Amino acid sequence: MPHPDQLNAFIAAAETGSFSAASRRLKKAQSAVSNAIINLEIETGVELFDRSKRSPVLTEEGETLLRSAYAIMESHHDFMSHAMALNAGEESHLCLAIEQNVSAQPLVELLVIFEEKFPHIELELLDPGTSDVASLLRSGRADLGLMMEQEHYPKGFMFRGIGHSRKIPVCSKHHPLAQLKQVSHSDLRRYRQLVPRSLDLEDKSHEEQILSPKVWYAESPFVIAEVLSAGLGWASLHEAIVKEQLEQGSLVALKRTYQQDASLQGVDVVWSRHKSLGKGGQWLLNECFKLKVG
Amino acid sequence: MPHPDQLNAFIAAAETGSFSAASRRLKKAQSAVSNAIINLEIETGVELFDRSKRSPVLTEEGETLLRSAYAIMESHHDFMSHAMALNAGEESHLCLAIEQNVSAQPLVELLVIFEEKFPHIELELLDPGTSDVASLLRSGRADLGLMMEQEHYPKGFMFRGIGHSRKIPVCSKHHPLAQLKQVSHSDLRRYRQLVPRSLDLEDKSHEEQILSPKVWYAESPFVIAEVLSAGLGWASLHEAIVKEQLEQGSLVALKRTYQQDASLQGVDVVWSRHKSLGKGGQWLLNECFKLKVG
DNA sequence: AGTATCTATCTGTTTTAAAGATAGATACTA
DNA sequence: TAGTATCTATCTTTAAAACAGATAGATACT
Repeated sequence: MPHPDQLNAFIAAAETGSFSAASRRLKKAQSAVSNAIINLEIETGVELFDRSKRSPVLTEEGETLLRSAYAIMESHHDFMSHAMALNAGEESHLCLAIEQNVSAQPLVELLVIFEEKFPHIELELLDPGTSDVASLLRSGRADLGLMMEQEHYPKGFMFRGIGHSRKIPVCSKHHPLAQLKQVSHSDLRRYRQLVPRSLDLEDKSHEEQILSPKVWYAESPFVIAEVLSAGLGWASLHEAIVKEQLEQGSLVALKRTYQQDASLQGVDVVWSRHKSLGKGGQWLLNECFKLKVG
Repeated sequence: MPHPDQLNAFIAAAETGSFSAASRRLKKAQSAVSNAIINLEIETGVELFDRSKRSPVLTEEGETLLRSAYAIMESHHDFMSHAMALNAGEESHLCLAIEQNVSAQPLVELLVIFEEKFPHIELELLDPGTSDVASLLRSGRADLGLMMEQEHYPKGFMFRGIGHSRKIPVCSKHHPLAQLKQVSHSDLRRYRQLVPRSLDLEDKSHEEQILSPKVWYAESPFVIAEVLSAGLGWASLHEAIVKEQLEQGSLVALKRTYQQDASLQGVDVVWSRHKSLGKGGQWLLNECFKLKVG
């Protein structure tokens, strides 16, 4: 197990081409560098420098070992910069919960920058179903959430709108509704409606969406889109979810006779007032404010 | 710059869950482990363990720093195993020269195993033109060569046949020769012949190949294949070179009226008697003996 | 309450690392 | 060729650090 100081001496000597010059760079005595390298040579059993000339030159073996020495120093620096990042207030773990209805794409672009700025933070991404972001935040499982705006947030939650997402009534192109030029409320009521509902049965936020007496529920809007694609029923889904299917034509958007205000829903960043964010979370939150989703 | 012993103490304590157990594993006094970890905490400024319980538990920060500590120890082990490999007689650099006419594919398969067995050896691959392998070996630039067999090798060279390669007369499918069912010597003499010739003008080995009075030379057989593909001339090339073009039909093989013995040429491994091979070179040489090229 | 096991800390000892000085060797210069 | 500067290795001395051992206080388990 070579001592870091020995490796530093090795590297400095290799780079300057002389033990004396290395000692000046390292601000140590020349004998210190000489001893460090000799000890390293004894420990490894490899002659690192050829001393037949006035100033030592790296042997072929020394040259390849030098690369391994650089690798050690690099991991040392990584360790220290990791420690310094923690000291500076970076959290070691950050958990983001992004509701499935919200398009993750603008965030993903942010994460590329995040990874560069905060290479030591472990990031975790959750994509819970409708309105389960809140419970993940409440339990402390998640630090930051992106979700569709709610009427009331529980105490202790902070939030801020960062954009909007449109809900679109969709069905398969083979569904009877797809044959109509315009669809009214009574048209929709005649067919089965698929509604996203949270795992949490206490959560009643889905109820106001229900139009048809024939209702099925699913936790994931993606699953609903699958069912619709099979030609079964209709649903009001966020554009981020069905964007691809609309483009490739497997689903079609229904034209409503009346434009409904409620179809435009806000997207919020949400975080807990109590669990304070670290440097990474703060940065990400701040960048979210600048986003325009939808 | 944390001392390796501190990191070992950190890792042992994290793995055993106790400083005392760590001291037993490391065969040191408990106070040594305790001090090592405290010093590491002071140096990094990070509280690695939570001591509120009887035995210490890693803090969240300690857990992520532990991963960086493992990375350091890994690079240390790599350094030492690198040094031990050099001690055991592995060369730090190995240079193979494979003549362009020889199919490199069987060797490439060997190299996959080589990389696993000798991860510390830097490998260099040269693909010199015809008969320049010998000069690379003579100058010490290359350690091991694969080349078409020669009548006489200079003194100090060792060689051994490992297979054969067939020379095939080829031309473009649009060339007049390609229209003939069989071609005789006099047919070939009527058209331009492309001949591979070494950079070294002293080397006369190409002369016996010349059939046509209209000759062009090129160092690389690949370049010749390109020229042929454009419909210009014919050439006698090794099957490894033109395999693909023959398959895709851009070049065609000419059927000779007389089968020529000289068309089957041996492939040799060649090395210098004076420059002794390291463990890696020896292994590779030995594996070459088992090969059957062509 | 008793026992075992844990950590932190103190003390004295040993080991290690550093600086400083010096001698011998090599390159450059006048 | 002699003189000077610069290099490395080595010796000695001194300062620092690492270590084991002992101990005290705390925690878990019986």
